[in-house]
Amino acid sequence: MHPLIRKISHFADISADEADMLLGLFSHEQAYADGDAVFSADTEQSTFFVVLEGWFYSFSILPDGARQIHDVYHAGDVIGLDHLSWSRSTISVSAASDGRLAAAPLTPARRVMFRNPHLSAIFYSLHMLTNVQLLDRITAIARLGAYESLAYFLSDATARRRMISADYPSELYLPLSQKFIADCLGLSAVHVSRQFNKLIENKLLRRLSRSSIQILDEDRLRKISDYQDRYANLDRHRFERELGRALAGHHGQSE
Amino acid sequence: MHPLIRKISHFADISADEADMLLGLFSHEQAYADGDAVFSADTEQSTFFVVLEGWFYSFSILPDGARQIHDVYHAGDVIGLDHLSWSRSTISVSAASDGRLAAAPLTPARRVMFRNPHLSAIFYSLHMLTNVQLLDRITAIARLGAYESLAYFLSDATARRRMISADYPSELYLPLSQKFIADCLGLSAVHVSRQFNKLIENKLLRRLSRSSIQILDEDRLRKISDYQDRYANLDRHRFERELGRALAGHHGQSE
DNA sequence: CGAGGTGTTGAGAACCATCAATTGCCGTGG
DNA sequence: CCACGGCAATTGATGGTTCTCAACACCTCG
Repeated sequence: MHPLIRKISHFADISADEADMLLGLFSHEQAYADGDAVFSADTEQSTFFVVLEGWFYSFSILPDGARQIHDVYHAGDVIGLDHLSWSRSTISVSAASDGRLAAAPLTPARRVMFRNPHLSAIFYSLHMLTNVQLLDRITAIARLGAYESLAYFLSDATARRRMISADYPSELYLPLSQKFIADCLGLSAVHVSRQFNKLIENKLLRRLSRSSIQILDEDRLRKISDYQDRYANLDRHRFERELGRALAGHHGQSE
Repeated sequence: MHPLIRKISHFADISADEADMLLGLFSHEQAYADGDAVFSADTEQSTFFVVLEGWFYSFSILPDGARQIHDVYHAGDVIGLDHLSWSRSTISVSAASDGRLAAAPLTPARRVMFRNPHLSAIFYSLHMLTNVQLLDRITAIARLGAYESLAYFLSDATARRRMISADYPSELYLPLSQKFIADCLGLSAVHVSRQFNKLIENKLLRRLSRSSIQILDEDRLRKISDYQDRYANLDRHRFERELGRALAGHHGQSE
């Protein structure tokens, strides 16, 4: 199943027709190599994207040259939703590993999104989800220590991968440098290294190779950081029931 | 003009009909006193809100009892947009001063929002705006020192008030305790006090009374924190042009 | 073999939290 | 009107957390 549909299926019933209509927008596929830029801040954009494979991330560069990483995107995540509103990007996006994106042109996308009430609600909700996660991340960065903050980052990475492939193993391929994680959490790379090893010392995880680790005690990792899995708590039936009541009798009225 | 319409007018052309339709949803007005709870996390909600007057804020309580404040709402800001997707609130909201809210019931709101493409796009964009601001806030909290972070907070407060009343004076009524600001930025109240006085020392602002200050040098305040006014940069014509192309010929097709 | 990026380790400094004591403000009740 | 109590803000002292700088080990790749 297409990763975007799998992600949406977590909270909404999407019909085969709607899925076709949606996926039909993503006509253009492109491969990226580790480090490639997808687009830069403050440029005109005519598409938005969905991740098919690999790791991508969004970031800003501060006046002093520091990099703040805003979000890490995995398979099924949508990139550049804000282009639907303003075309001009506010952030930059690059590839954190080799991977593939599918791109959808904006004008047809706006037509499909905004004129189909059900798809409109689905995308609205997708967006709401990322918003809740942003609030969680602010809390983690603002209120937790570096050790707990790192536990949060790892909990989030595993939870989000598990959403796309439920049988995701405890071995986590983590192609991210510690500098990368540091730029995500607002820490220094040196300190991330220290806390990382403290997690290993405490037997919460194990290093398998240069770019992969194994989570040994996911429960405790989550408890440490008070991580809340927002995807696992989604109620698909509630979403459709409440939305259905509002849209009753007009489900696919346009086209 | 209704503060919600004034806010929307910053990036979209909203017709009198649409404004009526939208404001018609907010049938119920209610007054709140400083400290009153509007709703609590993890409860069922049947409405969402727009601020008519006063200061409100959203927050979470951490397991250790600490409070993380997520957002401060001023006149024209919408509260509880996530209820449109799931009804169950993920955060708590309370009043930070005396004020008034207008409430809209969810089911009719969903009908109006999702079945009118133009309104749908407007609310989608409203949401996108808060998202960009969240990213800015993460950057400020993660990467800036306490002094700069506080400058960011004050810049944001003035920018958001100015958006509703363009002639907003440099005197800022700030009914927020330093503990409040601390919970917003992830600092301690003691440290906020110190940095606050440092701002005064440096002649960036002046204390007028217990609960109001005057910004003396707004430009420098923004430069310190690299604050970006996302509202001021909105391009209404672009929004309508691009959206119009997508919705061409079907502007108000339902009803 | 050398170059560059990444992770590790140590030492010192900067930043911020915590604790405690004090002040000033304001509303309450005598 | 004044005494009182409570809350917010301030100030100082101390300690913990994290940053920065620097040196080094390791791996990868040319």
